[in-house]
Amino acid sequence: MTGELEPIDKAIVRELSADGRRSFTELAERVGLSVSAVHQRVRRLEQREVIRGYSARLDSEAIGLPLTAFISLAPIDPAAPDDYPQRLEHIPEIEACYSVAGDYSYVLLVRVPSPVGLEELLRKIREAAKVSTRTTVVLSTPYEGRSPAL
Amino acid sequence: MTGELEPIDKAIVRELSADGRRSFTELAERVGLSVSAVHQRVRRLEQREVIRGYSARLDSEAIGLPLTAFISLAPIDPAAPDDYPQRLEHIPEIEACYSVAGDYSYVLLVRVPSPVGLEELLRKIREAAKVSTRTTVVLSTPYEGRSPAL
DNA sequence: TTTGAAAGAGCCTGTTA
DNA sequence: TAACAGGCTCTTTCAAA
Repeated sequence: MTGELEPIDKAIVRELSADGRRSFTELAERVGLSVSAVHQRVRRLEQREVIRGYSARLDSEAIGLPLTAFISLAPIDPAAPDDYPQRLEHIPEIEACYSVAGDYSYVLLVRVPSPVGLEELLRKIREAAKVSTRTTVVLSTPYEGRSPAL
Repeated sequence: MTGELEPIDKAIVRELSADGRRSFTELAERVGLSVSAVHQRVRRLEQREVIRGYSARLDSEAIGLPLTAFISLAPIDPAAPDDYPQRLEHIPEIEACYSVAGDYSYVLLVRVPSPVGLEELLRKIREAAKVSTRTTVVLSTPYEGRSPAL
């Protein structure tokens, strides 16, 4: 059940990835199908969770979160259960959590207002998950959230 | 010009981050303003590029890109000009490019169909940018693309 | 799975406060 | 800035092929 996407669905997904507010009328023109057919396909893609929702792309500086960082996590107690994502889920500064192969167990993508905010966040994370951390500060973001190849 | 966002604009941005297809009618109800006032504010947020666009959130497995990885880049020639993001921009497998502090200069977030796809991508990246790479494979993604704190 | 039609809901402009 | 009112577009459902 991986990567099985018809050409028309692919085109729809591509369009909605580039512009999530594209109207059904516009989509219909671009993929060469009637409005109601497109409508039905979009609904089906949403139900199948190929499309998991829609978001505004925000300028993190403009919304008061100019400092981005990657935080890598390593367990302190090797016997502790691996429920780190759940332990950290309530912390809103964490935008994403990846389980990774390598020296660390998880990588978090976080956004904070300032260096002090990062310091506080690291304390919160260590406390909540009992992990040691390694932080990589993002200096600038040439690009982000680009649409997939398809 | 950083983090200056009125409470109502904040609320609008929060709503559109959670659901980018929220209608103006719905937004108006939730932020307690008339439809046309909300409409005006959203347009202004778009013009100011606080809102930089809208996207469908896609299931990367379902669209045929089940393998995610972080690729860290270090220049090979220390005298070469630092134009790596531009050199890599044309590669569609690269979803994001971050300039970072630390042992490496950049971190890329990439998505590919398979391990072979990753191998080919690494070759392309090394060729295009003349960099050495360090790859961290993502095993699973507990969460991703969550709405910001605000 | 597609289409076309029809009703309702929502978008968006111009105007007024 | 915000509200209102209009004309118009888009969304959504239906019956039919």
